[in-house]
Amino acid sequence: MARQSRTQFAILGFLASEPATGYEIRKQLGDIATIWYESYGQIYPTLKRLTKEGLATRATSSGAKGSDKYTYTITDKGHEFLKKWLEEPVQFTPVRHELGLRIYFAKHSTKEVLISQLGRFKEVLNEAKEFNTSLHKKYVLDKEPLISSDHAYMTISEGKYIIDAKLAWCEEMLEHLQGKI
Amino acid sequence: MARQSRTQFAILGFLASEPATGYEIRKQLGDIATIWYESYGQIYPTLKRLTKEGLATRATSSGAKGSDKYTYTITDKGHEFLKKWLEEPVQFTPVRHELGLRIYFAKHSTKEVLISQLGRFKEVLNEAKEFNTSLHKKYVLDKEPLISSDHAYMTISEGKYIIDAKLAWCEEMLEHLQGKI
DNA sequence: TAGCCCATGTAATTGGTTACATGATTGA
DNA sequence: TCAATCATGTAACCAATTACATGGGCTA
Repeated sequence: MARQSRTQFAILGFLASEPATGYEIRKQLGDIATIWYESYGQIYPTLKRLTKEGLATRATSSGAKGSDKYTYTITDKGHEFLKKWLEEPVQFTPVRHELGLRIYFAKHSTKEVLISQLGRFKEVLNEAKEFNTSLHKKYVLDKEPLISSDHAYMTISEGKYIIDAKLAWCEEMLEHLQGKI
Repeated sequence: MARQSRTQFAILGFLASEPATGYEIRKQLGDIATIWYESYGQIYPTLKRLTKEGLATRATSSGAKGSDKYTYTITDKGHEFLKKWLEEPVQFTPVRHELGLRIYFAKHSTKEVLISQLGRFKEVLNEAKEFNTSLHKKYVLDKEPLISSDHAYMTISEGKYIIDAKLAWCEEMLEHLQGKI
């Protein structure tokens, strides 16, 4: 079976909440950068295709003069298409964990390199943790502990679990490595 | 800057330990399926290219008659190329966490669907946990707690940390969701 | 003799990134 | 006036997957 673009679902998912421009979709994607990424080079062509296929409609909401701005709205067909996808089980997706591969092959390099890789990873994780905390403040704080409809909370929570686990692992490895010079 | 194939490094990493055929590399990749995946359609052409570029050499070790079998050996140049890569910091890699996306957009579906997705995810995680445990038995048990050169241990340990974190998160989410019908 | 593992490869297709191009508006 | 943000898009490129094709050897 042929793969199908997942970009379309990322886009429709946002459009399902409210109409948006390609630029706005990209901005919203920034909030879930920990789970999903899309480039403009993928967003604009896909929006065009979705319109052609009747999954979204496009309206010109030109700002003042000249500069065009297109707002996309999801159609019923688009909604159904999204809902169907949401119900589907996640297909096998090839894993490519680059740092993991480097660590696995680290025996072909030096211990110092390994420690430096782990140190760098820790930094990245701490940045991710900060980012996740800022999202937590933005979307969860001062709300109910868990409202079942609050799916952003679930995403943020997952991020916390995973980042903390990676940090713990990272620190354990560093401790062992540095303790044995 | 143009992206560069990571397949070549996955291949060279294995060849750095011992010469192997494309088929054998694929088999070894099976053990680290949790961190890296390669298809035959990528392995064989890459091996050919590596040979052409002097990063590996190819020897025909034909089994008996007819059926050809090619064993690849890493060259000094290949070794250096690998070592250099091992030292490089991990570049930004676009994230595509499909279940995460489905959960984030779950408000456009039903609670039942969300629970079912999480349940399915839990199953997958338990399978991964089992697999990781089997690797632990295969590569770590009856050895020192952590020999600094034992990088397989690090990989397996990371797997454990992450799988457990995901399972914990998954169960917390299910509890809350199921407790509020 | 059927099925599984060993073993190598190619062709078609595409999803996706990167880099480039262009211009308006806003605020320090 | 300079930088950042808003805003849309295309062209070139390629890494990678999927499906297909082929055949030997072993064993239950």
